[in-house]
Amino acid sequence: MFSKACKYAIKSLVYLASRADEDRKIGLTEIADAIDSPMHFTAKIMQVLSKQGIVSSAKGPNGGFFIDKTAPDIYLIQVVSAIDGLAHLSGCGLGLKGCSAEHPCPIHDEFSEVRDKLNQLLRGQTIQQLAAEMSDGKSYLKTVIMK
Amino acid sequence: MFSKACKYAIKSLVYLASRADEDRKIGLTEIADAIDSPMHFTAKIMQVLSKQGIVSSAKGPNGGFFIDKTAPDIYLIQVVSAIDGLAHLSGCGLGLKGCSAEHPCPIHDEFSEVRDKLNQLLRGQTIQQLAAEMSDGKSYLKTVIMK
DNA sequence: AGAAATAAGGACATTAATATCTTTATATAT
DNA sequence: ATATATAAAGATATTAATGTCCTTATTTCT
Ligand code: FES
Ligand code: FES
Repeated sequence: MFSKACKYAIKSLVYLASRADEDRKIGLTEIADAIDSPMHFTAKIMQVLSKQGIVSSAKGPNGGFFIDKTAPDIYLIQVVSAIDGLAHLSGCGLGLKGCSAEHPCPIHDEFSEVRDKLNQLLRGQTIQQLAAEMSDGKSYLKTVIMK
Repeated sequence: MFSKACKYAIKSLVYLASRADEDRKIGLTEIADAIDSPMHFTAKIMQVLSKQGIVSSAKGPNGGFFIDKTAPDIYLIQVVSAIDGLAHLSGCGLGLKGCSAEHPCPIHDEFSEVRDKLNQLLRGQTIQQLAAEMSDGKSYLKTVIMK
């Protein structure tokens, strides 16, 4: 449904948001560890989010990534849009050039419903909401593995 | 949502089913033309469907692909399962090792709904149903392009 | 029997996604 | 100032998806 890059992006942001009250910047090592992702690949993704203004960053000692508290909450759709683009969210499920009720593919009606529900999710939920639930121990960013 | 291979698979089968009453075998050239797909790539996909017993084939002149009329109708889930596998249809939206309400990721609740709706689509619709609507001119397998 | 048509199979090519590594720029702390 | 920590940037590697091409096996037709 989402690319790995996009999943890492969402999880990174939720982690950052869950630590927003600590007033510190969070480095790549910590992020990659917290969400169980390859660090250097995650770095690339954070670069994109940073360029898009979705996340803030600072170099140097005690540097790292953080979410601007004065900025409005981040909707999932913004993240998906930045990393995967929006094609998935309006395009035809069977790959026709366009998706429309006037020239529908065989699965158009039912597929539209699936897609709409996905859009609803992405446009309704914010990183901050998800982070709050996470902090409350209601959800998790990685699978616990016993070593 | 689906790989290109899977989209080609579904469209090929819908096309075949829509011609099932003609009692003839349909060659790769015709299929690729009908669904606007790369012929050789489509060939590979048909091979898989054939091995899985989802479609029948015959070599030689007047050979081609066809759907066994005595066999039960083909549900979309069978096709997706054969080409893309089932991971998408039960796995976690954010890539956690497992998806469960006991150890949910931040988007588990809403994502499950999307995934359920997708499963509902795939387990409820058959190639034959889709083909019938297609034959009735209610849906299309490719975008009409003026040349 | 021989020619032709077709799917099956295998080899290869291209592209995109994922991942790693190295260098550079910048800020901080000493 | 110097050393250090960190993100940014760039280069490269690996893998998976997509796509093309060539050869082989099988069937049909003449
Ligand atoms: S035309 Fe295919 S999903 Fe709308
Ligand atoms: S745990 Fe992520 S979707 Fe269920």
